[in-house]
Amino acid sequence: MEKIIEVLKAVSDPTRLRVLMTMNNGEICVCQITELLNLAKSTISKHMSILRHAGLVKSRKDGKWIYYRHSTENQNLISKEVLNLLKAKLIKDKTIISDRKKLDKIISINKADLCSCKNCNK
Amino acid sequence: MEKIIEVLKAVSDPTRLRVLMTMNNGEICVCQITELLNLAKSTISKHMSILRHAGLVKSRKDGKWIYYRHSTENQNLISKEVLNLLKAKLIKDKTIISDRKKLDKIISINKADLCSCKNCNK
DNA sequence: TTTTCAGTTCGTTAGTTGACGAATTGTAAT
DNA sequence: ATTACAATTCGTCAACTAACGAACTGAAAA
Repeated sequence: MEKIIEVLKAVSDPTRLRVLMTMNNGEICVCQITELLNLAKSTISKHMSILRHAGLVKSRKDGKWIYYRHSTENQNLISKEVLNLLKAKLIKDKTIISDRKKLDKIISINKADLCSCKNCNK
Repeated sequence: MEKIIEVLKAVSDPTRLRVLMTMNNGEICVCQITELLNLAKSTISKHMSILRHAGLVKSRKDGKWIYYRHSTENQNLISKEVLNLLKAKLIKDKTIISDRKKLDKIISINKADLCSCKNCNK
């Protein structure tokens, strides 16, 4: 029960849903998520911590950057099923579609340029 | 997005999950839920309102009593899928199993006796 | 028609949550 | 070594939420 509640609470926040949907095509860097959502780095970091603790995402460190992806561990069947349901339901969502477009642009920018940009210094 | 968030918020509370699981075998009276969960009538009523507004349950009035059941309207596909997922995940849950046992006893009591009992006067 | 009683609504209170900036950590470049 | 910088942790504050009792609503029984 507690585990289910933790997963459900984790996904019942619009910002965290948007964060989760950024990983539909694979892993993504925190700085790219921050750039997309226009929130303080500390705020994003807290959201990532909640998602990670709920078993919905996994992180990987690469130098200064940290990459997140959907957790695909089979021990965590609830998370996987919830992620699949959300993906199916949000694929046509206005905000998610708009996020995807903006994200494609962000990804096409060289990461060094992106993460040294003014928008990231907050 | 808003609708999905509303449904997810509605189900990310342990009391509401327990309430939803009381309806797995069909409709149930508010006084029976109150008896099961040992919470104030106003508290249960608020939870029912949240579940109803999220499209997860429907109510039916019969004299002094109000019966609730899972909403099965096909317009509300999200709710149905979430309900199915929760049912599957909670079927083995300790609290839910214990609730079911207690509920079976409560249901076997004549409703007039149940709803006039001391436990319900709160 | 008066009383009884299941259920809802309202106002209050304690605890939780999401946002922020400041300080800290750890890795890479100078 | 020192600097630069992506990301996390920490403390604070405003907004939200779950619980309660009291007051209200409406249908059935007396």
